[in-house]
Formats: sequence, C-alpha cells, structure tokens
Amino acid sequence: MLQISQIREQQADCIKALAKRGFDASQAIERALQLDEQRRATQAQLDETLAQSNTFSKEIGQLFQKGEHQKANLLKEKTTQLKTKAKDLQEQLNAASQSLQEVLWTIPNLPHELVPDGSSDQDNEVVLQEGTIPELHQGALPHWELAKNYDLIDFELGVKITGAGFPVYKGYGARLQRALIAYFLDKNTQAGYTEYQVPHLVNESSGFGTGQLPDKEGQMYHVTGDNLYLIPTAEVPVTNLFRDVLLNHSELPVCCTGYTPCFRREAGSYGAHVRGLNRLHQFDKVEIVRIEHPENSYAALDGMVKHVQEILKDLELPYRILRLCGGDLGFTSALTYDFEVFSTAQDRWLEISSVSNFETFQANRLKLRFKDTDGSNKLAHTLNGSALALPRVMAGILENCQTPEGIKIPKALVPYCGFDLIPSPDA
RNA sequence: AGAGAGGUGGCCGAGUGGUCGAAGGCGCACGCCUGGAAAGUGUGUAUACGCCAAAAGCGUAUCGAGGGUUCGAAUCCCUUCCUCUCUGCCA
Repeated sequence: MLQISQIREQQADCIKALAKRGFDASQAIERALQLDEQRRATQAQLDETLAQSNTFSKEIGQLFQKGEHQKANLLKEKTTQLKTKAKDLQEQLNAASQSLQEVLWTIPNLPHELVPDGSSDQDNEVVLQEGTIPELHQGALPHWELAKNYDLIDFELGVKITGAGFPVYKGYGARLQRALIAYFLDKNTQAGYTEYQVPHLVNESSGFGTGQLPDKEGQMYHVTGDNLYLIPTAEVPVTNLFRDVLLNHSELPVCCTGYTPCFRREAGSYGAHVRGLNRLHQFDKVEIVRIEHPENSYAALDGMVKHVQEILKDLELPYRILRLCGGDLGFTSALTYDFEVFSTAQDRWLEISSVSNFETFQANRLKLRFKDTDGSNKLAHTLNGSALALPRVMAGILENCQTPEGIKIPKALVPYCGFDLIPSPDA
C-alpha cells in the first residue's frame, strides 16, 4: 500500500510512474486525495470537539469537589451536546478513513526507474544469459515423460489421493527433492540468512499483512472450520513474523530463509503450460526474505540476484535473468528480476526464481518500521526471492541432464543425494 | 471439546471511576564518578493521527479489539478475539 503522504506530495510523479504499468491512476489518486482531505478536516473538527469536552469534564470534577452542584449540572448539559456532535464526527472520520484505505488498496506499487516500459512478458529485458544449453541425445524427453519412465513422480497417484496438481514423488525422485531442499537451505544459511521453520497455515491478519487478502482470496486454500489459509509461499508467514514490529536500525538487515510447501488453487489455469511440474497446486520452495534500511535495499536486491545466480551456476543449469517490464511487474513490487532456466527438451524458458524489492509497499501494510539513527521511525524496505522453487529446478535437471545412461546429478548435489546418477530403466 | 485464569509501554509489573499516557523495576540514550571498565549516581526515554511552511509547541486517540453506562473509564457492563493452566483427545 502506498503512503498517502507520498501521493499528496508527489501526485504527478506517482501518476507518471504508474503509467509505466499501463495503470491509469489519475482517478484513484484524485479520489484518494479527496478522501484524505475530508479525513483531515473531519479529524480537526473532532479533535476540537473532544478537547472542549475534556476541558468541561475536568471542570465538572472540580466543581463537584467544591460542592458547586448547580454549576456542574449546567456544564453537564453542554457536554451532552458535544458528545452527540463528537459521535457523529467520529462516524464520518471512520467512513472516510475506511474509504481511503480501500482506494489505496487498489493502487499498485510505483515501479523503480530501472523498470523497462512494456505491456507483457514479451517486453521483459534480458539482462544476462549464462551457462551452456546442452545438446541432447536422440530421443530426449520432456520431464513428465522422464518422470514416468524413471518412476520418479507419479501424477496419477496424486490424483487418486488428492487431485490434479498434487504429485507424488517416489524413490530417486523423492530423494532428489529432499537433497535440493537441504542444499538450498545450506547455501542460503552460508550467505547469512537465518533458517526458519514456520507454520504452513496462517490467519486472516497475516493474509492481509502481505497483501494476499482481500484481492487474491480465490488463490488460496481456505480452511473454513478454523478460518486459516494454506500458505501460497513462505513469504507470507516469514514476512508476517515482522508485522507490527519496530526494529532498531542496528538490527538491520534482517535476513531469513525457510523451506515450506506452497499451496495455490491456480483457478483458471489450463493447457500445455500446466503439464507435468510446470504448474502445481502443491509444490516446495525455499524462500529468502530481507528487511533492509531504505538506503541499502537496492544493493541488497543486487546481492540477492548474485546469490541466486551462484546457486544456478553450481547446479550447472543454463539460465537467464530478466528485468520485468512495467506490464509484467507484480502488484506489490517496485523492481523484479526473474530467473529462467532453459528446458532443452521443452525448448522453452521456465521461471525458476523471482527476486523483488517491495520498498515500503509491504511494510506500510505490515506496520514494519525501524528506529533510524536520528531517532525517527520509518517504514523498512522488504525484499524477497525464491532460492529456489523446486519443481522447475527438478524439471530443469531431469531434462538438461538426461543422457542415454540416465540422469546425471550435478556435482554440487551429489553429496546431498548420495548418488550421482539416476540410472535409465532402458540401460 | 469442558472448567478456570488472564491480556497494561521495548520487556517485566502496579493500578477497581476524575489530578493516569499510566507507579516501580529492567533495558536503552546522554552526563557525572573512574587511569579504563564495572558498580554507583543524575537526567531523559511510547505510538499514531491532526494543526503549523518547518522546528518548537499544541490538540486528539491508544491499557487485546468492538460497542455500552457515565459529565468523566485501564478501572463498571455487553460482545468478540487471543494466550495460559487443569481435564479430555492425541503425533
């Protein structure tokens, strides 16, 4: 959520920045400013009324102590009138604040100046491509066929016990999955992130804190009996650890990592893009989250990009980094880098990680602040990224590392797996 | 799920109708003391919003949340959420 003070002071800049997203903010911003004006005017009136009422109350107390009941009763009548007025004003104030908040919720974050123009993923800017795209042998297969032939993942069994999009990992598949989680967590911990294990269900307040509610309610699984939500990403529980928190500047940056399964309803998804591991209702992900001083947040973002890069190099996967254009940028993000791994067998790039700086957009909703060196309280900057999402890494490894003998495990993973080859069933 | 207890500032904790934004302690900041440190000692130390060009200052709200009684509520009443203890169930 944008800060109303920023909108008030930089109205034109805000509208201009949001235009990069293809978002015409002029109406929403005008309405917000109008409501803000109304809110402030009402509060000024209310404050004055209450101040008078408070003064009278004190006088009444003193008069009663002195035994001057008549005078006191006279004042009582006056306060009764003020009370009615105050109640009325309070209602107006609440209504204006509520409406203002609702308008602010509809306005996305301001894109950073580095964000390229553009309306769709076609316009994302490739900032770097690295790693060699392997030449695969004759008869190389996409991962969903490999998973079946090697008996690594059983999609039908998942359908039987739960439904589509809930795969069952078996044998080498399950072990590779476990190895990846441990490997990612180790890499992140070595880079200075503190490991967390967090709940996989969150309450309503947490859903609002990171912005999944109220807009994306349909994307989350909802446990109605207890009014809890299954997390769509570790970002939700991890970031909410710092909801309503006032940190000291000396505590920054806060760096967290955590592994969780992620649950997404993905209502409306269909077609070839949801085949195999490409889109699931339940998948595993290791997330990194940073809380930063505003002055450091972009350096931190670069650091996170470097970190993810290192992991992908370690895994010997061909990847590229995209700077998302205005039209493709997430609602809450100011600047996002997407990582994509090339799937040779599918002949396309698969998104594998997304690293974003949200600046104060999340912190404003979360009320996540820090006490700066000058003693003032400021909103912190939040950042997060996947390091990494498992299914696409799994797909990338299966497809890019397939040989006639079997799937060759990248060296860095061998100590975690305990095997260096998933032997081909045909060999 | 049943019975009971409780939610007060960064933390602990007092406070049952007015002078309470709230004693006391811890912590923190600055100063004194010291060769330096510890101990000791003094002072200060909540948040949000609003008014003001800004600072100073002033106003309002906030003792889990919402409503009510009252001229006046941390304190009384109602609703609700949460936590803890015991019992039950259970990895």
